[in-house]
Amino acid sequence: MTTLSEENYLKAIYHLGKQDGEAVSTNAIAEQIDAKASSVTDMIKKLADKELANYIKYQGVSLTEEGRLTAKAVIRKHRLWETFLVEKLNFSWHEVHEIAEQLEHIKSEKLIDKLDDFLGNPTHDPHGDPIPDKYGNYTKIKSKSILDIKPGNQGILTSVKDSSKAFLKYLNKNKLALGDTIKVIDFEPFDESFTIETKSKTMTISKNVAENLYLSI
Amino acid sequence: MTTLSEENYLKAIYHLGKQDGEAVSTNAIAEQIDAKASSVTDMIKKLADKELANYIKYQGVSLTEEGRLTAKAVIRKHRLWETFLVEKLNFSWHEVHEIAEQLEHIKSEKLIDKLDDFLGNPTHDPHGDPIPDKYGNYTKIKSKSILDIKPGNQGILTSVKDSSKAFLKYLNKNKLALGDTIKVIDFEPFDESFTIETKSKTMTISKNVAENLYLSI
DNA sequence: ATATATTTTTAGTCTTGTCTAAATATTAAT
DNA sequence: ATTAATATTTAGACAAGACTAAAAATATAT
Ligand SMILES: [Mn+2]
Ligand SMILES: [Mn+2]
Ligand SMILES: [Mn+2]
Ligand SMILES: [Mn+2]
Repeated sequence: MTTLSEENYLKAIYHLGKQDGEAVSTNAIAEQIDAKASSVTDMIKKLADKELANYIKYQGVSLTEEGRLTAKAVIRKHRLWETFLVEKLNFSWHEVHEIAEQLEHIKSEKLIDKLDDFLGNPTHDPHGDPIPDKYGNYTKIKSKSILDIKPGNQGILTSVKDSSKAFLKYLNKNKLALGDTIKVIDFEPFDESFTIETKSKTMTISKNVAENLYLSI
Repeated sequence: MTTLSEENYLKAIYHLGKQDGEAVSTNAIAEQIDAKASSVTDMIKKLADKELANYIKYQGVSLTEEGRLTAKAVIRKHRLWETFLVEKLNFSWHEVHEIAEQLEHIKSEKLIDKLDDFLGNPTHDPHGDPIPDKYGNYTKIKSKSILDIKPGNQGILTSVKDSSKAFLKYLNKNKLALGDTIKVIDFEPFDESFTIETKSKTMTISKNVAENLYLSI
């Protein structure tokens, strides 16, 4: 059985290792978790002892198959709860992450499977991120950042890379939501900004915004 | 902010003190929480430091107004989550307590208020226990144990005193559920058993069962 | 009233998860 | 190839929450 803290580390390593087994540095984890590097070293050792992680001193850490499965189980819970909060309790997408950070650690297989059914077995959470099924499998919608889309092309906003409260509130303010059709009108090389067009209006977005919006073509 | 452990102690003291401010013994709490008396003494001191409890050495502990409010907030969460699990996720009433023991510690006022609305502001949980509102107020349905009901009288099963899994499963097996009309047919002084009649059948129940079934007349 | 039993508290230890400061390895720069 | 900078690990400490064993207080029984 994993502790809350262990689960948070597994999640961090999973995300930083880009889902496959890439080795992750102590400092990267420390920043993600908001802890000191020394604390990370301690925890990595514990995870390695439990055979959830592969660890060689000074060479970073990666997840074992079991570690990866556990990480995905936590992510599944996180995203199902976020979906519940938005779909059933009418939270806005920028409010749910912190609450899901708590709910993701509730231990009950049956609960999460029943929740999954109750929600209609959703495949993606309110931020467009894929929800692993109970075996850890998921398929990510093929999409690319506006940064990589040439003017003249359009697509549907399917996910946001940055799910921070600040960014989501920016999108709310500017009436941009998942599912919207967005057409890339122009690219300005000077500041790398983009002009985009939605059903309701035309607007300019910074590079910073553009790189966090993912469209499926 | 209270910790998970503090919340469990507050709840225990609240229940043992019979809701009003009655002083509770160290040993009673130890048994309820399943911890050693020495651990209880330690925690009581912490609660007293935080002004959640009144504590005089060797004379037991009682809750302050703030402690009582916090306890009721946790109980509110517990019972709302239990209601959610039964009403929305189709759990049986004997499965929900353990999961609610975890969920009751999730911290978000907004979450619990939205959950309350989503459930239609229920006044009682799946075991017939009252759900405090957000100010800690609740009204208990007036009811009495079958032990105190004379043969010939009947009432509606509104709550169970013992919410243990074993007892609830016994009731399931014998097709007794909240809302059922139960008539007391006979009392046998020898073993203090009762014969009761429901819509579907007549059966005999032990004293132990009778004292845990509460009917509203 | 005194002795005995029970309850409660204290003292000291342990585990988990964190931290700071110091030591060691690795990487980058001259 | 050294030296300097950066990253990582170790050593030692601390807080929370639990435990065991022993001491002290209270309650019970003669
Ligand atoms: Mn978390
Ligand atoms: Mn999400
Ligand atoms: Mn609890
Ligand atoms: Mn209940």
